[in-house]
Amino acid sequence: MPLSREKIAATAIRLADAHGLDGLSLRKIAKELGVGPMRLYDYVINKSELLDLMVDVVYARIAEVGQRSGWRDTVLAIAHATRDAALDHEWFSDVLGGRPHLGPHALAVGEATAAALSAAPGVRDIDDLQRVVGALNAFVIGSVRREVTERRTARSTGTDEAAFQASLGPYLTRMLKTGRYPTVARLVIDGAHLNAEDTFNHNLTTILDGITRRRRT
Amino acid sequence: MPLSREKIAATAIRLADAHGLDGLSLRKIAKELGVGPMRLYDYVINKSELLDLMVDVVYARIAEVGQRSGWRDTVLAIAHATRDAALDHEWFSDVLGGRPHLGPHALAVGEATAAALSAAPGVRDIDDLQRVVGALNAFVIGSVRREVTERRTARSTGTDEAAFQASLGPYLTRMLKTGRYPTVARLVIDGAHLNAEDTFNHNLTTILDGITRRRRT
DNA sequence: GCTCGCTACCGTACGGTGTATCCACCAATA
DNA sequence: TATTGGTGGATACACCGTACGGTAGCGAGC
Repeated sequence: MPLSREKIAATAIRLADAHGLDGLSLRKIAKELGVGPMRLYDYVINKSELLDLMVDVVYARIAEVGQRSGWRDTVLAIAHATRDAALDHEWFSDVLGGRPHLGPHALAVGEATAAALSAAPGVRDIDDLQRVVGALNAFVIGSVRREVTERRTARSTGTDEAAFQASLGPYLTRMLKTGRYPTVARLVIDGAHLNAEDTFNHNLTTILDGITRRRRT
Repeated sequence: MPLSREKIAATAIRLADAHGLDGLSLRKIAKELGVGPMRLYDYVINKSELLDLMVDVVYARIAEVGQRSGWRDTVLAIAHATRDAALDHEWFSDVLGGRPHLGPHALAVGEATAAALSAAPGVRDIDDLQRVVGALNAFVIGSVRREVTERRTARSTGTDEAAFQASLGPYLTRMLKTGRYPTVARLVIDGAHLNAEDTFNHNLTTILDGITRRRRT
């Protein structure tokens, strides 16, 4: 069975899922495929292009959610699919917003979102649409990045209270005990129990309401 | 004049400003300081710690905006300062949201934002506060990343229409000409004239309105 | 005063990366 | 049969972060 861009991208994704983007190297991918490192350059021009390939594979999965009945349901579905994809492939959040996503599936997702939002109330001309798309994307990108980062640090420090206090504690608790960051302290101590998906959904709804509300003319 | 963490961080920032985060290496920093590469490890444990150091220097500049008269002005000032900082130090946007920002100045900025937002209407308990802080940060992170990415691709492709069509054109225009992405095509063709700062401010205001609006109880 | 041990600096070296280049082999054609 | 073209592989280069061993200076004890 010969090599192909698809197969290369698939194993690259598998490796990135397992060991992160830093742990991903062309040599490891090649070894996994039982092939010399240079063979990959017959199918891919760059490591960067390989990354673009991987990204677009993920976008393909996001695009699968397709179109819902109303503009709002469509936007919600895409946003949640993006979040789900990023939780399945944490490296995806590392490149979210960091490079232009121009693959065919990425464009399809962009088209679906923009088309849905152009039907929203309060979006009258293309300038409105550009702003609304920008705001929504910004929120989704930032949310997903934050969540993945939190999940990573939680995993590295251990999830239970004691381990957390032990790892970040020596520094962070000392900082918080200075009394200079009372609000942050309260957030860290009292605010860890919120469900991540609910929070995402809540904020998404709020922002969607905000940006599609008809404004004073 | 001996070495110091501050001096190392300062030259690292200068180099990162000039050549990006990928072009930043401990060896280059050391050479710039007229010193062997290993000398840096007397002041810094890791490259990662050095990055944290650089990040916190930028946060120090953001923290300088201090407190404004009202909660809203404070939040707006911090958000704009963050954007300004990221535009001055584009690498900053690469790490925004990608790692926990726990330096003293980062915490100070977080404290100022959280304290301000806790005084906003519609923020009743700490759960509200957590959600609101999360939403705002997500938007700022995502916006800034998007803007920096756009600026980079604009710089690399050249800003004028012809160069753009020539570099991204062969691929992107072909994609858009397929007619499968009509809304995206309209956005790309007609929507390039919006001022970035105005857009940021507009969306920021909208979102701030949305998340601090008193909701049905 | 002399030696000894310790500390602070330094260069070298290792394992890894992305990628350019060259080479050996093998099939098909003149 | 001789040649050529292409294909897969190995080697090589420049660079990276960082572990490690050595060395020179210097203060303390006999």
